[in-house]
Amino acid sequence: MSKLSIPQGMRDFPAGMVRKREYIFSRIRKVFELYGFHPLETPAMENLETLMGKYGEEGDKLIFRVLNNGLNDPRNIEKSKQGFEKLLEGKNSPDVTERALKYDLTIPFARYVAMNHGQITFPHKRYQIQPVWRADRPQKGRYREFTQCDADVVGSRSMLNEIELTAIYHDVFFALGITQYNLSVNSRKILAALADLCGGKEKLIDITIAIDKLDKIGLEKVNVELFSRGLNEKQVTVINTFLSISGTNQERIQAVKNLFSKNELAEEGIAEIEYLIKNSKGINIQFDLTLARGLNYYTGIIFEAKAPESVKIGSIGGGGRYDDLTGLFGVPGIPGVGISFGVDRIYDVMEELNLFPEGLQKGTPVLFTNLGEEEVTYCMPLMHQLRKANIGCELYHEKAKLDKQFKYAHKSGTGYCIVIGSNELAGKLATVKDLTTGHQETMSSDTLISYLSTRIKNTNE
RNA sequence: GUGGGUGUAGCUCAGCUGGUUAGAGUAUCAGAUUGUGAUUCUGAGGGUCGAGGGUUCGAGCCCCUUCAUCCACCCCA
Repeated sequence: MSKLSIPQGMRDFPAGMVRKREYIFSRIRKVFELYGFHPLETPAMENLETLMGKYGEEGDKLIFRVLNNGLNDPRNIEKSKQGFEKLLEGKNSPDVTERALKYDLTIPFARYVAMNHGQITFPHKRYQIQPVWRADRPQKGRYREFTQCDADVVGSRSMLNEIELTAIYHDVFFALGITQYNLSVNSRKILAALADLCGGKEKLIDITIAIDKLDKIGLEKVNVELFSRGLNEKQVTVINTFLSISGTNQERIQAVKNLFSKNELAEEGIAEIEYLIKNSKGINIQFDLTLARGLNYYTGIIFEAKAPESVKIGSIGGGGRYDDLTGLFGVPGIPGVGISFGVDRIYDVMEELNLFPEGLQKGTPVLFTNLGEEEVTYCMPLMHQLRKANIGCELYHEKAKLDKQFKYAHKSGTGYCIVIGSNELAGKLATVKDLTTGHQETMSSDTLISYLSTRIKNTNE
């Protein structure tokens, strides 16, 4: 048994996986760019203080904290000990840990915007493709290090942004072949109105956590949970009426309108949902009243993209509007809205549905066999020419028996083998074998390039 | 953080109610074949049975502890 390992929930990516991941990245990036977003990268770590308290109580527990350096320095030891005592009490101590791995891309983005709001032109549209870390327990579709692709717009209250972001979901998933995805929307405003109706704002989180589980545990158990969270009979009845709303988007909208007549907040939320759905023709959106989303900072429309139902992996993207995220960093008045794609789950979905194209798996297109010093000298200029013609090639690393070289070529996914031996040397020839068909022919070395370039397509974008 | 399953060769696994020297397939390497790769044949290497402790005349198997991993819950992408 090897003692070597990597941290729990983290992974190496061999060539084949990297290429498939790149395939996903490049398509998402392309759509983002087409919609007028520009790239941004933020560091792996943020100050712990920047992240704490932004993701709810559960979220805080899942933030990877980084131990300060020099804790054992004689000058710091007293501080370190006191700080550690504080940690044991469940408090924070900058004397022990003041940095953390980022938990998502949205909060660091908000921090960036707040930090640079003087220089930024609004509305500001940025996308980020970077890893994030969560100290969650790994399981299917859940990793401790995973990559998010976010697109955010800040400095605009226009619903046009929501409409564009909805279209981005559609374009990305179609570009990847995930046509059976589900996109749900809801409004935090409607949920807040519901909370108003049922015991006040402070119950909002309790209510959303409970109703979010409806399709998982059923209405009865949701009610049990609502009672245990301190709601009374009357309030639960209202929530049940809310949850019983079904039918088409139009029917749902109408039913919600009826339920919340004369509630200003609810009317606002409903109007936004209605507007979004009306303006997203041809895109499959589901108005889902049970969609809640755990992140506390959302204030308006919220999104969730789910994998096709045959793949039991759940959410593959999410997002929503946050009216005052930068306010948390002392710069109020900059509203924003954003969406996120979970690349690692999208990868798993595509793997399960067999959506990756064949061509991604290939090795080096061309391998020159190595049958001796003289042959090598003959191959070198040929390889140089191939590379100039944009055809990747390599020479077997040492003189060896041909079958060994072919075996290597086969296993590493080479497309063509060029055999150069004494015959070819004498006649200035090259023998080309197509490894997929087994077809082989000998030609003048001058025609080699044109022969290969008509046959080799560059499939890796 | 809570609950459950699984840890035996590089990989996939077998190993009976505890009983000599722990096996198979596959992969690797070498040869059969001195210019041709998914086939065939022969041979070789590779295991402190996850780790530590206990019960026993005797433990891969039983008990305890611990670690890793997978699955589910919480929460989430």
